[in-house]
Amino acid sequence: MVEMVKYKNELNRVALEQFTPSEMNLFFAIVSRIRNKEDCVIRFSLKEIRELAQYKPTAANRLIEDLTHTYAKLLKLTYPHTYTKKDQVIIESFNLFKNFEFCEENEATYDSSGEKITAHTGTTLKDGYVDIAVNPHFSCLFNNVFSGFTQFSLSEFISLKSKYAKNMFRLLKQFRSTGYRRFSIVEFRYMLSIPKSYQIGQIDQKIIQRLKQELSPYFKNLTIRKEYARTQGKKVTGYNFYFTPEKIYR
DNA sequence: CAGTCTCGGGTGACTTGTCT
DNA sequence: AGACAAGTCACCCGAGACTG
Repeated sequence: MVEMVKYKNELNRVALEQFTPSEMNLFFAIVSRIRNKEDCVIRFSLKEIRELAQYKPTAANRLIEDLTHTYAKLLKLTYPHTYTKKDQVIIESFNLFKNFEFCEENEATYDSSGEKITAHTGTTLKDGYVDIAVNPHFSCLFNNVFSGFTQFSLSEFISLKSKYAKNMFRLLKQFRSTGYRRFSIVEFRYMLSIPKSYQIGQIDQKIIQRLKQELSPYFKNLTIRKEYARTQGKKVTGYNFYFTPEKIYR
């Protein structure tokens, strides 16, 4: 079964700043299971999260550390309300999860169904679970989503290596039926959390090239064009993304 | 002319998956 | 459980080309 991630487009206005690629995997693995849960508290076993996020490191406590970091970073996220005419971003806090309780079952080697949990090396992994409580204020992002949503395959998302590719993947998936998305340079920098020190040269070399390379398999005929101001020095004002729209079957 | 992009290179730090 | 190598990323530099 193909695990899908589906949520209201509004979530794409949140820039996952400071997230490492594997933290993004964990985040969207969790998001993929929040959908249409009436109950606001969802329990994940560590085993389930490992599988969903295709989490490979076996070193002790790494998953726990990464989950902790993911949650800490989630708490710092902000929600950009609007882009004004001057392209400034107005933000409010975004407390998607009001609670994130981690419970480690010390030497447990069995999960709830009685199955023994082992790594492929044969060593025993610590088990436990995480209780995640979705803030009711934001649960509408995942529940009863029938229109204005973004949907993509979790495993495709996980297969992407670069954090920029991951971010752009979800942003472009929102426009998979139209095949066009424009970013002003301000929005582009904000949404991809591009370091302020990056000049256009670095953006092209380290980010745009990477995006083309990693995203082309998932967006047919992906083309990225720069947009220039008609001023002295032809400043870059934005990036335009084009690709062949996907056919959406219902 | 000034301002900015283009293209190339270099360094060191952190992350990640694997190996012992 | 701890160490390691490759991959990824931030930051820095400079010469040359282009535009209004």
